[in-house]
Amino acid sequence: MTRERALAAAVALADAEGLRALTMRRLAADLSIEAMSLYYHLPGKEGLLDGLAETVIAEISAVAGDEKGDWRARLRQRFLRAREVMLRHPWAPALIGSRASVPPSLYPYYDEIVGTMTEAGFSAHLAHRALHAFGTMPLGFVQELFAPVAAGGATEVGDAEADLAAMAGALPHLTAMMAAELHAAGDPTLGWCDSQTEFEFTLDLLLDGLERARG
Amino acid sequence: MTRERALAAAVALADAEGLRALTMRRLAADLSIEAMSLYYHLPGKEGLLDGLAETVIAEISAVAGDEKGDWRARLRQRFLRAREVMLRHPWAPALIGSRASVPPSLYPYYDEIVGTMTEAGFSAHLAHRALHAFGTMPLGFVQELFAPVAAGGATEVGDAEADLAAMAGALPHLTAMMAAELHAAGDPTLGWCDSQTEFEFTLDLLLDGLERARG
DNA sequence: TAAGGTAGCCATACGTTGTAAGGTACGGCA
DNA sequence: TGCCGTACCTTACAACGTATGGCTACCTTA
Repeated sequence: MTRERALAAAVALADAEGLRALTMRRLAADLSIEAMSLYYHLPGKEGLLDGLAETVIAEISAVAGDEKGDWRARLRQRFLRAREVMLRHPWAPALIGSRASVPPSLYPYYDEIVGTMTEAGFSAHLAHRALHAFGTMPLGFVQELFAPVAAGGATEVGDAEADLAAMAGALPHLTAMMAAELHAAGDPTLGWCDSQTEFEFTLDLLLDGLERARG
Repeated sequence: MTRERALAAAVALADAEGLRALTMRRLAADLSIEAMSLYYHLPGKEGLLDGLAETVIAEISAVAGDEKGDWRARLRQRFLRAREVMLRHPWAPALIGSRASVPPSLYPYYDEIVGTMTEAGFSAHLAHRALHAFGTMPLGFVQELFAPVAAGGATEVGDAEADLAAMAGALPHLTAMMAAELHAAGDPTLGWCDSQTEFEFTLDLLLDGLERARG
């Protein structure tokens, strides 16, 4: 039994049954040990979750490739690769969002991103602003407002359609938009609407704006 | 005792001691009743949190003014007003982010936003994309990556400086950026870096990009 | 007026959670 | 041989959300 084995089992459990199912007793059972034995390898539940976040970030770092092109193309490729990791671990956005502070293992990743920008002529000021504007995009996801991944449960699209239909009179603009969009959207990949194309749209919107701000 | 009184007490408790302190027993104690009595006015803890989100959203709706100007100016004013509510309730971003589905009371608010855009000539498609690009900005906050508000505990800026100093060798770009920015930034208002100016920078970046996309 | 129902509140108790405290077996080393 | 640290376990506790059932005070209605 090692910390690594425990974290791997935790990832597998979260992948299979969601963050909610990840309890000390359940994780221990999956490892064929008792709950308290976990405390010889992990400093409690909070430490387990920290380790889990760290593991996902390591996976993001691991998918680095040879990004090519100008700063925009490089960051774009980088973020989209990170996104592939999130698609494998739908619970990760909620986990990362709930950590008390940023995992130190993220620092090198951000350093690389800032480096890409400063080499392209960004001032420290603009690079800082850019990091904030990106939000969680470097980690491969955007905060989902409708049906966030936090719940883990798959809210039915049909339910929402019914709700909206009932409120159609009061919500003319929303329903009109939905009517034009809901069925044409194709398949969402993370949650309702966080489809690949929408992620990329927002990403390009920001990259374009930063390119102009860089001036 | 009413649902409204219970929710008001819950808001006050969360304002004073954070979401973590909001338990059924504690809330009941603040109301000078017993925990089980809450169940005659609220459908359980989850329902309490739903009501809390609903209350905050009502507060956002209540701060509506007479937004003037073109679509950009109107949305800008609207979002900045919503932000004032979030500054009063630092726990609200984490709460809203953790709800299983979008509170129905948000629908009219989004309808108004979509209406503003479609009246300005946005297609349903672009309005949809814009909603996603905004993320949680209509609610007055951006997802904070460094030191998210979720924890409620105030992570010390000093700690981070120490951490960064220790890693300076390995993180040349980040430390250079921090050195140029950390002390010049002024006072952050929500968390570390989510200052008013950074919120507005990202907002304008998106509004500019959408104005161009509308073209 | 008297009977019955109900709304609001409470006491008790159960299952689940994280985890503190202390016990047991074993393997290396003096 | 005696000791001690490592890994695992058993037991137990406090806090959580909440199911269940009982109490009181008021309202309705014949």
